[in-house]
Amino acid sequence: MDYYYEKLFDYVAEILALPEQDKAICRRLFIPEFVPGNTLLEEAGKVPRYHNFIVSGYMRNFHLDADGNEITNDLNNGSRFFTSYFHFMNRTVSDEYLHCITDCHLLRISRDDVEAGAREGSTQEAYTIKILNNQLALNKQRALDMANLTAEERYEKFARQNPGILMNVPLQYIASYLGITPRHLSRIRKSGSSSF
Amino acid sequence: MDYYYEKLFDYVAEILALPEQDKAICRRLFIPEFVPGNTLLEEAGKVPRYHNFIVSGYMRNFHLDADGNEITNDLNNGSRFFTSYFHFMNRTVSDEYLHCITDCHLLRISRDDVEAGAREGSTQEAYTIKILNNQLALNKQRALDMANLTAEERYEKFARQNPGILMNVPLQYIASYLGITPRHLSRIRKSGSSSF
DNA sequence: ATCCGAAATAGACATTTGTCTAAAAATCAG
DNA sequence: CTGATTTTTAGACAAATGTCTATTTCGGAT
Repeated sequence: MDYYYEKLFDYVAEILALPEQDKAICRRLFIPEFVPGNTLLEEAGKVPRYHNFIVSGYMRNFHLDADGNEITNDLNNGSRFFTSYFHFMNRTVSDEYLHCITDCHLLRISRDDVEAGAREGSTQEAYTIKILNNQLALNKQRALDMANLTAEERYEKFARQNPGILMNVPLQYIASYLGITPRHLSRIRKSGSSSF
Repeated sequence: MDYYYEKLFDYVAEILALPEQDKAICRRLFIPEFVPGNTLLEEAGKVPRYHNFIVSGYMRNFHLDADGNEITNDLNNGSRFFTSYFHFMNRTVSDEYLHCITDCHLLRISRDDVEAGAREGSTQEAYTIKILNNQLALNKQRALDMANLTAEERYEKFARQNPGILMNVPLQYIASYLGITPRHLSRIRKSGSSSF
């Protein structure tokens, strides 16, 4: 089970040096959990209960559009946090679903324990600012790619940067994430130069 | 000149209650500046020097693509902060230009003074987290709109939410922001139901 | 008021992407 | 292993959007 926390600390270390004191807090407040594939972790219409760190596995964040179609908002590639963050932080009702596509090993922390950790530890605010900054930069790039790349260019870039997702997640979810139909993604893959 | 700071405090008040002490710090560290229309405030290839609050006027953030075309990343509608934030915070070289399209009244603060303000004041970290959270939510929505709305739907939504921009900013910048060609925007406007 | 350059519109055509439908391939429960 | 279900591919056609070129409109400087 130590493996879970090592993954978390490796991830955090990329952003911030975490003092041993704060590591102890994390070990106490983050709960390890195994979730089998094809499980809904959080649902639209409810306040998100947990902040999730993915130790291993593939998850999807989606919402339903006006016609009831599932729209993929986010997919993870490897270890990282995966949470309906805005509504989790504000304790407001979410419109998003969190879906474990494959078996997942997670570390989970409740909203109350996030606050407890903030009071006890010394690094949480600084960490939050840095990770939000990084997420914002990534999201701006995604919006720019959506605006300025063709569907084929978006797919090639996605495949290059996320080979793991390509091999573990149904293509229909990837198509939705890229803003295209499965029909068109199939066309792209047929003609494409990608080797996957 | 007090008008400048009232605008800033009104804006901040939407997010956080600013104690009088911190207002005094802002009055000392934010410098009022008038910038005439069609001025480049920051340039690609340099470290952004200032964090800008737009009291009035319209600004554009753009970068150059591989072919040297200007790609509009952001446009403001009314008062808000407008900065190449990621590189400003990290003191790294930016790839973005900040362009005052119209005459602008700004409040500007240097990177060093941001840090001075953080040391002296009590609310800056909390404010930063909240505004980053809001920006992230807005940016996610932009990426989703790019992925899931047609060009016409994006324009109608933009026109509805930003009538001020429509009347003060050249359409070619708006087209770029929406990820379409000026030719196509013209088509949309001709047939559209929008009254602008 | 006039001229000039930039901005906006627009026609004709090409390319990209979506829709609808069906078949083939892969996955999964029993 | 087998049948059922889901996922992926694909043909035919329609709709959306881009490209290239020209013309018109508009705003600022003289």
